[in-house]
Amino acid sequence: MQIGDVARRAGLPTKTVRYYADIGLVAPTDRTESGYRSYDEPALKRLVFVKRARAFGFTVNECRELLGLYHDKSRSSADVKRIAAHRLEEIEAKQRELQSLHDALAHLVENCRGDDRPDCPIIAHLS
Amino acid sequence: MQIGDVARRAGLPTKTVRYYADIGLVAPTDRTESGYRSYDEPALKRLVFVKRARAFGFTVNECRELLGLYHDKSRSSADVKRIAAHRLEEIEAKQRELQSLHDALAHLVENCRGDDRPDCPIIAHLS
DNA sequence: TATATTCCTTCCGCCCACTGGAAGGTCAAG
DNA sequence: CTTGACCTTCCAGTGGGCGGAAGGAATATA
Repeated sequence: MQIGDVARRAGLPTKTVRYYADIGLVAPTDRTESGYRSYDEPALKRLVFVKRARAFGFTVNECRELLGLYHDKSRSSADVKRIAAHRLEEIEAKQRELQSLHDALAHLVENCRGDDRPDCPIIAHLS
Repeated sequence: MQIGDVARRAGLPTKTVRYYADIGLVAPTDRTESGYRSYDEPALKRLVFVKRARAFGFTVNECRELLGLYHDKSRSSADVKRIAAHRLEEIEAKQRELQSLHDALAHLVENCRGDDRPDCPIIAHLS
């Protein structure tokens, strides 16, 4: 497969696949004589793996670690769990942050009349 | 006040205050002969305003709009409310996204034994 | 007065994970 | 033989700053 095919099949932009090759995250299997990147099925699977991991919000470096574990047949599930649990904590922290932001802002928005007069609790709160 | 004073009083890094000056968000009141930025009380208030707006996650450009409304004595609270409601929707969208991410990942983490054996539902899900 | 310290200035590059675009090479079909 | 769809590399930009270097300015101390 050349880059366009593998990108389509993985559901990623070609630019992204090329970027992953550049940073050494998912290397192409080979290069043609004319320099075209070529990918085989396992490489496609790695791209799909990375796409799913990114969708969970794992950083590129975490994806690198996870890919390592993915290929390590003697891995410990504890190592995978540690990385995932860390990401889960980050998500939960972000959720708490957004919740308090939401509560405060929703309260202000509710109390703003939203008419053509200037007085506004939102501006008052920011001032 | 010179930049260090105003930054301390606003609770912002000097670098950030300088950056806000560069992008024309909060201009210094004046410059000394030797080129030092100088800020008066209203400028300090603008910095504090921006700091609070940024804490709500408003973008720098939204802060620009909000600052405009802040100074516009004939503003309509409807304009402020529109911007804030938009931000609120973004927050809610992000919350929904994080919630589904959280549910999926939490489920996987719960079902991962986290021992020294290789089989792992997290890896399985990504594969 | 000399020096040391602390502040300030501008400028450059880096962060993350891409994305867009330009300039040019390659390959199959018509 | 040309067209068009691919591909290549390289450069620059996104948002919202942060870190550091080189050098000027103001002030405190010896």
